[in-house]
Amino acid sequence: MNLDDAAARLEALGNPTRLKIYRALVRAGGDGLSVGKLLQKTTAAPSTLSHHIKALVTVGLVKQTRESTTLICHANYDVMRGLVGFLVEECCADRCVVDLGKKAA
Amino acid sequence: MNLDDAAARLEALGNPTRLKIYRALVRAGGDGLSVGKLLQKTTAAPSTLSHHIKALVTVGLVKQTRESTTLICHANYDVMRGLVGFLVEECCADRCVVDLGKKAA
DNA sequence: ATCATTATTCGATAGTTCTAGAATTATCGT
DNA sequence: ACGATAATTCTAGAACTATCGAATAATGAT
Repeated sequence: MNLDDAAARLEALGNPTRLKIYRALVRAGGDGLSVGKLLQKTTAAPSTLSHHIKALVTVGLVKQTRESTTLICHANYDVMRGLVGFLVEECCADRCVVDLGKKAA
Repeated sequence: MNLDDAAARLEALGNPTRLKIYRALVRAGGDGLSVGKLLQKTTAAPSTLSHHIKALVTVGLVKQTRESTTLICHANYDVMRGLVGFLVEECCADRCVVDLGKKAA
């Protein structure tokens, strides 16, 4: 992943509403969540939510599949893995090997 | 790290200029880089650079130490480690264990 | 065909961010 | 004290982002 793509993805996640959306999709697991279900989880207007989802889809962090009238959103783990990989490899200098068993600052 | 702090830090890194600044500081290692040295590495005006550095300092990703008239900037690895930890723990659902030996998407 | 449901797009507004020049502050050396 | 160097703050304009209501599109059910 190049720096500009990484920055675009970090920017997409760098908004509390969108970060919550993304986290909800991760927590939903493989089934994902429809836009309607996501709407129930926020206080945002439909148009606002759509706007934020689009931002996540544009940078590849979220994929969508249609199920007749409802759109299902899925977290794209490959892209997230790539992003975390970028941060660890380019921005940690071997000082950020994350110990999953320990809470960090 | 809570979600709002994580979002603020992701937003800080979500700008190509700031991401380059941060990466330069990581690559500089323990000695860090002065604001003047950072200025040489960008095409931005001094006031613009200062603005971006301040954004990184505000969210804790960068620390500064004064050396008489020059300010030395250092990457704050603890915060980056915390941020990567947040992404892995909250936004990966155990699907993003990064293999450092393999390049990701 | 018509209606209901699901979601997006459009249009407008308020607020924020990026950028840079000019002025300012702070520290040092002489 | 003065001048030089290092960096920030101030000010302002242009561009972008977030938000929402209203209108639109797309699909499915009756």
